[in-house]
Parts: sequence; C-alpha cells; structure tokens
Amino acid sequence: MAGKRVTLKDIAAQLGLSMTTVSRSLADHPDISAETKERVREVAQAMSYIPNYRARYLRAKHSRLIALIVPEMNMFFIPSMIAGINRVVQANDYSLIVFQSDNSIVQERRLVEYCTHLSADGVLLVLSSETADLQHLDVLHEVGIPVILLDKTIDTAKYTTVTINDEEAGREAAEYLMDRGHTSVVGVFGDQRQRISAMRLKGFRRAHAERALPLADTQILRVTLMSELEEQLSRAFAAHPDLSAIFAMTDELLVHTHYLLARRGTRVPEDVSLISISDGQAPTFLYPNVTHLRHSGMEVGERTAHILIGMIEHNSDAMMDVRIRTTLVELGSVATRTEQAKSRTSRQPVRDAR
Amino acid sequence: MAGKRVTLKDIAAQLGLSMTTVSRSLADHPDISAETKERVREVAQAMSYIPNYRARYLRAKHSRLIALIVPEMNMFFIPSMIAGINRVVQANDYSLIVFQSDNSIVQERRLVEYCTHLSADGVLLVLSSETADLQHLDVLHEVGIPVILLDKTIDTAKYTTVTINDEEAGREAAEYLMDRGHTSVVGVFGDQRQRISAMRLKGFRRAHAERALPLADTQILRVTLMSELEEQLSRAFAAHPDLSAIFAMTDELLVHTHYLLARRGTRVPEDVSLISISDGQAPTFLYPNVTHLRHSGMEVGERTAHILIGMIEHNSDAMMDVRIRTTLVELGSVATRTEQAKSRTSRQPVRDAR
DNA sequence: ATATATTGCGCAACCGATTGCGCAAATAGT
DNA sequence: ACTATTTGCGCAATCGGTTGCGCAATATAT
Repeated sequence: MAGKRVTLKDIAAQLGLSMTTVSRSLADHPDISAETKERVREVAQAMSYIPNYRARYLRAKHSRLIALIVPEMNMFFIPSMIAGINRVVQANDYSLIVFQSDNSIVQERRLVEYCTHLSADGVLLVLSSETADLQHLDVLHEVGIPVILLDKTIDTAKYTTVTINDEEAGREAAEYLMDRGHTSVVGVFGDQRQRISAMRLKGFRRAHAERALPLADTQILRVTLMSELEEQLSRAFAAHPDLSAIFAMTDELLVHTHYLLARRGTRVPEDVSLISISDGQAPTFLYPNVTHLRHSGMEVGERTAHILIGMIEHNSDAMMDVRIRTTLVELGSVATRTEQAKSRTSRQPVRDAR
Repeated sequence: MAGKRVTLKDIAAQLGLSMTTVSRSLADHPDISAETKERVREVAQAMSYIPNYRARYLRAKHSRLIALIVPEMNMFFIPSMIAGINRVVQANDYSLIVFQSDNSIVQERRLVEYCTHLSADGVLLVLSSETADLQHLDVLHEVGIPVILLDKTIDTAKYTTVTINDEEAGREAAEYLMDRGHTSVVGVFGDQRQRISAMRLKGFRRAHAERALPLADTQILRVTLMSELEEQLSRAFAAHPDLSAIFAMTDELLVHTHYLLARRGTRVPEDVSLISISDGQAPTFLYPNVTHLRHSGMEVGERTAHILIGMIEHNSDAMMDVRIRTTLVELGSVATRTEQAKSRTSRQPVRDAR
C-alpha cells in the first residue's frame, strides 16, 4: 500500500521545469526540444508517473468511455456480443463499461442517468423486458450522447437500432421445415412483450400464410418462464398427433426444448425435426447438432460498436435501422417428413415391445 | 444533439448564489437553510442539471470504479460471476467496468495499466491463460490499488485470491463415482498450464491414491483444444473396455463430452456415468441432468466483490486465500456400477439386432 | 444592552491535467 | 551590426466540482 501518486507537478519540481513543459514533453509537442523531452521521459519513467485520465478528460468534452447496458448476462448470445463490442471499442482506444439492469426498468433508468454522470461518449442499450417506452433516454439526447438500441429493442423512430432480421429469420425457419414436407410445425416463442418475439412469430405466421397452411393457436408456444415449457410442449404433442417439427426461437428455448424432447424419449430427427435461431454455440454441443439460422453475436457487437463510434466521432445524428442477416447452417436435426415417417414406423414395434 | 451541459455555475448564476451554496445545497450540507436547498433543487431539476463525476472525483482520491479483467466472456460461469459482482458493486454505489484480455498477456498488461489511468478503486482479475507471473501487477500495488485474483489464478503470496476448492472438488467427484462401484474412471481436464486444471487433477489423483486404485495415464484426458476431445475420448474407450464413468472438469468440457457420448451412442447413465464441476446451468439442460459439484458463479462474484470493497474502504492490506466450497447436486447422470452392468447386458441383444 | 453563539452563505484554494498566448534567447536574414 | 524569425519554455486560465475558513447577520444568553 503505497501513497500518493506522482503528478506532473512532481516531475516538474524534480527537473526544475514547469508543468507545461512536462506535459508537452510527454505529449511530444513540437515546441519542446528533443533533449528536454528525453530528460522528462526518463524522469517520468523513473518516478513511475501515471497520468490521471479524470483530470485529463475534465477539460476535453469526451471521456473515451462507452457504456453498455444489458438486461442480464444471459449465457447465450450476450457474451459473444460483448466480445464483439469490446474488440472494436478497444481497437479505437475507448473503453467499455458494462452495466446490468436485471431486466428492471427502474435499474435501467438509474443506469442511463449514471451514464450521463460519467459523461460516457456513447451508450449501447439492450432494453430490459420491462421497458415499454424510451422517455428515459431523453436525458442522453439532451446532452448529446449518442445511443444505439440493439438486440432487444422496441419500435422507435428516434434512435438507431441494430437487430437481426427477426421476421425474416422466423419465416425462413418455417419455410425450411415446410420445404421438407413438414406441415404440422410447432414454434416455441419467448415473452410476447418483446419485439424480438413478436417479429419472429410474425415471420413464422407469414410463412404459413404464404403457403396457405393452417396454423392453430396450439402450434404457438409462448414461454415466459422456462418452467412453463414442459406443459405447453405436452399439450402441443397432444393436440397435434402429426407434429413432426419444432422451431425454437432462441438458444435458451432450444436447449430446454431439446432437453424435454430427450426426456420424453422423442428422438431428433427421427421423431421430430428441430430448427432454431442461434449464434451457433448451443447447436454444436447438442446431439444431434441443430440446424439453425445463425446470427453472430460477435458480428452484431462489432457492427454496433463501429456505428456508435462513427456517431461519436462525426457527431452524426443520422438515425438508421440496421438489420443483420442470418445465414442458414444445416446440421443434423432436420429430416424430411418422409424420412421421419419411415424411421418412425420401423421403430414402432421396438417401442411397443418395452 | 443538444449543447453544453448545465453546471453548478449556471445554477448559481440563475439564482444569484455562489457555486459553493449550490454545491452544498445539492449535497444536503447542514450549513444551508432548508429554504435555499429547496430553491436550488427546483432550479437544478428545471435546468436538468447533471453532475460531472470526473470533476467531483478529481479532488477525492477515489473514483468509485471497480475494474474487472476477464480473459474471455466464456458462456459458462463468467456471466453469472459478473452478475454476482455487479450486484454487490452496485449495491455499494460503485460501478463495474469490464475489460477483456482475450487470453493475451500483452492485453492484460495494457488493461492493468489502464486501470491506474482511470484511478480504479480496485481491480478484479481473472488471469489470462498466458499469464505466468504477476509482475505486471506491481504498478497497482505501488499506487495502492487493491487487487483480487479470482477463478483462474496462479500461486501467489502477495495477492488475495478467491477460488473454489478445486482440489477438493476433484477428489469428491472421483470419490462419488468410486462409492458407486466405479473403478475405471476417466477424467476430462483442461489446459494443464492453468492452476485450476492442475488442482482438480490433483484431487482426482488423490482420490485414487487414497483408495489404492490404479490410475493409468490413459484415464486422464488433457484437452487444450476442444477439437482434440473426440479422439482422446475414443482412445480412452479403447484402452479401457471396462470404462464406466467420466468426470468432466468444467461445463465446457462437460457439454462436449456429453455430445460426443450421445453421438457414439453411449447412453448416460446406462452405459457410462457422468459427473462434473459446474455452476449448474448446463447440467439442467442436458439429458439426463448431470450430477455435479456445484460452485455458484454468482456466489464467487458476490464474495469477491464484498472482499474487495472491504479492502478499499478499510484500506486493508490483509492478504488471504478464500476457497469457496462446492456442494454436491445429485441428478440423473450417475448409476452404480451394478445397475449399469445390468442395463448393459439386457440391452445387448437389441443393440446387436440392428 | 452587551457579549456570545449560531446560522447561512461566499471567498478562494485545490484536484491534475491541457492550452492560448507571451516572452526571452538563439538563430537567421540582409 | 541590426532587425526578423524561430526555438524553447513558462504564465495563467480553464475544466466542474469540493471544502476549510472567514464573516456578516441573526438568535440566544446573561
């Protein structure tokens, strides 16, 4: 536990120079002679001088701090998204400060306010599930701090957003299954208050409408708490004896669905095909590997950070909606309706024999 | 994009008071009359005043900033650990700033230095896999910034560490299997350069030694890259026809092991029992749910943050090694040797019939 | 009514840097 | 040799607050 930090003043005193000269030497200012610069650097080194950024940025209007507010450290997606943001942020000499709102609007409000206290240069916000309007962001707008809403967001004409192409992904997933002969598909969706859930469901619906396939309400599972999933899934199986494929909207829903299928002895893809939207991690450690529409968290993070830094540095106020495309990754969890029918009948005797 | 922020000076001018009075009013200083305080608060509110923390903490020696450096945003453990840290940090009116070293010692060094620039009040450090010594932390010690090493660390007599009781957990896992008749157990371990791997292996070894059970080198899998796991696992099965149980040292190793077992048609626990050390998330979405020694990332985070804040606020320099105990969570992935033998023979004909 | 205490507020220094401007000494130009 | 530049450095203001101390006005004590 050592004491006071060395300041410019200390170095100046040591050398019999002014703070100004020391400061400029360290900043490699052209006004200072090479010889002096060298002496200053040596002494600074020797005294192990550490610049004080709070003092430094007190004058400058910026802080080189970017704040990220997430509702929770979900084990899926968020980590890779943070990694992506971090990479870009650090490469541009900013630092990232991460806050967690615990899915509480009260916390979120508090944190947004705190960002202004810190004079963050920009804010990245993944909305909490409780957030229904964006009034609490006005304060950021007032003081000119750019904001980007990403991943989980709500409709807004005021802020730039970065999301994946949710509706399209929902549609593609459904179509992929339909193309393989599945007519009775169940979709597992999250909390309907979230735009992300609503959009993916919308796409799922549209795929059915476009092919004029009926879509009963029992084919749509709306899971708010993971514990509800089991019962809903049972109900769906009961209501649709010909159920041959399932679409899980997120990784979290996927792994739990996958688990419940295993538990009820439903084989993938022999009995039921499975597809999801994912960043690709979970699908590779589930057996069989799950076919999915991939949206890279890393990419979302990187793109978003780039845009934000652009806004900061060019003081741009242009608002846009960026939709990141998903790409289909075909793995082993989907079979055609025909294949499934075959393997199911051939297995039937064995199953009954138990 | 609005302009300048409102400062104390602006409020003072507006009210015809001094900055001092305004500052003290907002801080609820006893010297100021209730009436004045009220007026100041109203105007501050009306002008939407935002305090500038960088200016405020320039005088104070502290910043109420706690830095966390992690090697990567692993999808397992780290998120819940961060959540735990965050909770405590926020409850104590600090904020957490998270950095990622990408498992690079160079980055780690840079980030540690950056913490001093920011005048962080304390640093939490999960070492990168490249870190072999702790010299780069001297600079923190010099300026009196307390540090805690957590989770992934190396031996040190200088810094406080918080880890789980790795050796003990490794031993308990092995014993749990042995108690159920398993004599030929394979352990899946991570990179041996990491203390965490070495300790867990040590415990695993000790369990064998204490029961005088032989432990061949082929029973120990050392996985540096996840892609190596498959081949190593095959080799182990080949070398040990009587292999009846597997211990996976971490979540990541667990999910991949689980996947590979499913892929080779090895049933859990009918053919092979499975146990792991985990924070409890992965075990509940794998089928069957995996018996594990639970170490809560949340708890590690909370405890660590508490200790750090204690060090900061009491200027304490006491160094300690905190070991957080794991608790056994028995789920469905372990059967006794006898049960396994039974289900295996009874299944044999079915299997061959294919 | 006078001495003392309290109340309410402002002056000015300070935290640790950055920066516009001025100024003396050294160098260059004629 | 004398003016015009250039070179190298320091003064002092500034960023936005906090805080020790002083001081006048009011309240209380005697």
